Amino acid sequence: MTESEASRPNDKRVMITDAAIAVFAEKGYRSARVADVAKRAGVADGTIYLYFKNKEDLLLSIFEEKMGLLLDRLHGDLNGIECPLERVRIYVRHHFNQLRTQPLLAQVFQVELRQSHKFLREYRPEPLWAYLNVVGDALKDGQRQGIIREDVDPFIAKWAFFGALDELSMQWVLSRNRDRFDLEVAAEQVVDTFFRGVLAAQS
Amino acid sequence: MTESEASRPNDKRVMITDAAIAVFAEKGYRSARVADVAKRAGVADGTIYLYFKNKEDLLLSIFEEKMGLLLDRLHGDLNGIECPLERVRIYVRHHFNQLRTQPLLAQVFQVELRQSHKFLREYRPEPLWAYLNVVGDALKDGQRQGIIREDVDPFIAKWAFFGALDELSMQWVLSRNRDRFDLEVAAEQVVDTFFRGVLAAQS
Amino acid sequence: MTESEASRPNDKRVMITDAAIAVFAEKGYRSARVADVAKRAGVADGTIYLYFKNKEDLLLSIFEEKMGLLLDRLHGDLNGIECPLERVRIYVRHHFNQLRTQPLLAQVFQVELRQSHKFLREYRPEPLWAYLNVVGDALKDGQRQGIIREDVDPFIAKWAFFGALDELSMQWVLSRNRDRFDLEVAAEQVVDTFFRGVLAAQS
Amino acid sequence: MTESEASRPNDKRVMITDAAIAVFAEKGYRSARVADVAKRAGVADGTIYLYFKNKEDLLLSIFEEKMGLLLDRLHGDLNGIECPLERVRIYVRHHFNQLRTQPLLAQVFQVELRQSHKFLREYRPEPLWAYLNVVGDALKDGQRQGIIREDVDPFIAKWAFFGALDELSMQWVLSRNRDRFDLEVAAEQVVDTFFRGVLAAQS
DNA sequence: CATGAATGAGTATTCATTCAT
DNA sequence: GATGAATGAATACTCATTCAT
Repeated sequence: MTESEASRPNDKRVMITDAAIAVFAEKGYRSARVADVAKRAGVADGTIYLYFKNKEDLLLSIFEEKMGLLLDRLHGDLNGIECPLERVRIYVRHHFNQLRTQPLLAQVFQVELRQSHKFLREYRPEPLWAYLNVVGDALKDGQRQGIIREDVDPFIAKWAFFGALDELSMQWVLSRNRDRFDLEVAAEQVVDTFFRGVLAAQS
Repeated sequence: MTESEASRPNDKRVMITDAAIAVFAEKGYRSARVADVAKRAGVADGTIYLYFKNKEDLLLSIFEEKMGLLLDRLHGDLNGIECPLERVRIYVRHHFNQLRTQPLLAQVFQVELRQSHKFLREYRPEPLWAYLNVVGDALKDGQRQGIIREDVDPFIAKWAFFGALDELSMQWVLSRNRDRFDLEVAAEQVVDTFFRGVLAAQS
Repeated sequence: MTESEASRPNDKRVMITDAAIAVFAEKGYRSARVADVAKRAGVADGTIYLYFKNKEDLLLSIFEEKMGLLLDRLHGDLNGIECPLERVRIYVRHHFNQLRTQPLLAQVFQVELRQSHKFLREYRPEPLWAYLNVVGDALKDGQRQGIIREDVDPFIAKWAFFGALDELSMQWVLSRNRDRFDLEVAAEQVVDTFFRGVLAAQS
Repeated sequence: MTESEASRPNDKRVMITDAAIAVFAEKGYRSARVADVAKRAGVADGTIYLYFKNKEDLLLSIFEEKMGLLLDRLHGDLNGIECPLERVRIYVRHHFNQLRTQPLLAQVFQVELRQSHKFLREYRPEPLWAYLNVVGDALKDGQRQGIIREDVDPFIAKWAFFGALDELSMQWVLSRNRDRFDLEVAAEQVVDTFFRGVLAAQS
């Protein structure tokens, strides 16, 4: 079995997912019709239901699959980096690079996914925990190494830090047709402030 | 004319808004039927359209009106407080108190409002700017007083800080049926970390 | 009681009727809202229901009242005219003059009234019979006088003649914003052809 | 591919059209529910929207399609007939036969179609012109042949003649539950009178 | 695997009409 | 008589999903 043969079914699934990202980003999840996605993907309406349970499953699968790839790349870049602070810096750089280089996907992650009640309430996906825990684990490591204050609760800190990044991402995405602020600058400031906030006093 | 007579039209509008908060929080904005809101408010379906243009306008009006009241109370408590840091502390305390004391409204603010494309994209409401700028202005004041580092961009900082609060709020709201973390502790830590992050070095 | 006092209630009824003619002609009977008519007439919505049973009754009352006035004027002009042919000529002249001088009313008569199922099916109003019978009676008179062929059935002839006038009226009204054909010429030709068609052979 | 397979999509469209004729004639266009038509046609509500843009399009399509068939049959019968007068006779015979043999369709043509503002005002359908011009062209032919007076304007005459037929048709349809006059007699008289009216003087 | 014609549940909104003042 | 705030019935249309081919 050749690779191309092996990947064929996967290809179609990916074609649908990619079509969905484009269509959801353009028209919004709710106004996008499944038929629109099918047409964009070059398949019949019914075919989508061979790969996804329903429209919401399609949306959630975008998250799961693209977040998986994103995590793989992130872990690749974090590979070998020991310093917790450096790991956080790389994490933030990744986060904002993602916004810049994949604006359609960013729109889906920042806006469309949150249209799903299931995503917000029931669905607590593994990839998101893994993503958050890059920071959470770095904080714990830092505490173990004495770099980070002991009285910082990593659970609260990782969510607060993620919230800060997420809100800036959201504003950047939503200001699409207005003047965007500079993501690089924002990244630097957030990291800087965060580190000053959580680092142990330096003697 | 008695006071009760004078306030009657206002009363009905408020009754509808309050009913909508309860119904939207319980069933979600999209699955809530306008008829449900009407029944809860004790009015006919059509009456809602005497006060609101449509279902989405009803949702957005909840934000505008309740946020207005919230701002009034906030400004009341901030009245006379000069220290920027103290103002931020009070702001955070208010924010989390709001969550605790008005959980239904919190659900609408954190979850249901964001179902509205209009809210996320077109609608940029004055009350939200005012709310954000309590922190933004405090930062600028702090910089003028030399308490806060000059290289902190207040625009980025206020959004990042708001994002941190908002994400913690979201997690607290969404964990409704699970074990909630302690908001007091979270508030304290976020403020503490933020201050350490943005304060000028103390000589 | 002065005349103005006596006619006051009548005035309000007429004001509503006239407002209705304008509004129905402009927006169409179905899309016109009762509230539109009320606003145009300068009265409250509910007031209309003091004078008319419902919206359809208002439409039908326009016909009945304006047709009554029209008939009065027509009978005035026919007064003293003995010759049946002359009476038909005057009748046609009246019909087309009406179109020209009261285009809004013409629109209501030709188009909007026929939106009413009741008008088309149940309601067979006296004024319409009277109007038709101006021609019908002229034909019978003509037959008595030997001017018109005996084998012409006045019932069929009056309807056919009315249909011819009505269709030309309709086309004239509907072509409002296009090039209107000349009503004078049309009137003359229809009368001429009709007379040639029904007159007894002249020895 | 068998014929039945080939004609299937057409079949469903025709089934819906025919159901609509029956339902519209029985309940009236405005009170007929789309769901009534669907049930009568034995299809789901939504299926109607695969074949027609909306309820009004369904009504107008009835006219277009049935008028097309009617015209085909008319032209078939007129084929080979040279004499303009004979063509008009056949035309009238057809018109009134249509009323008798397809009373439901007649009801739709005479009453329900005119409930549509679009039909009356915007929509100027080719089939109607073709239908009218059978008479208009006959008149022109007759003038060329010297049978019909030169001073008859064919445009006015065809509309007036059509109006006469139409009004008699209308009265016949509307008197459904009352005593109907004899269409044969009416047809004969209208044609006879019209011919006397427009024929050139015979030397 | 793929198709796409057919399905049918589900609801926001309008506006003629009423009636308490 | 006059008002106009309140009522609530009534329905066309969409589109996610299915399933026979």
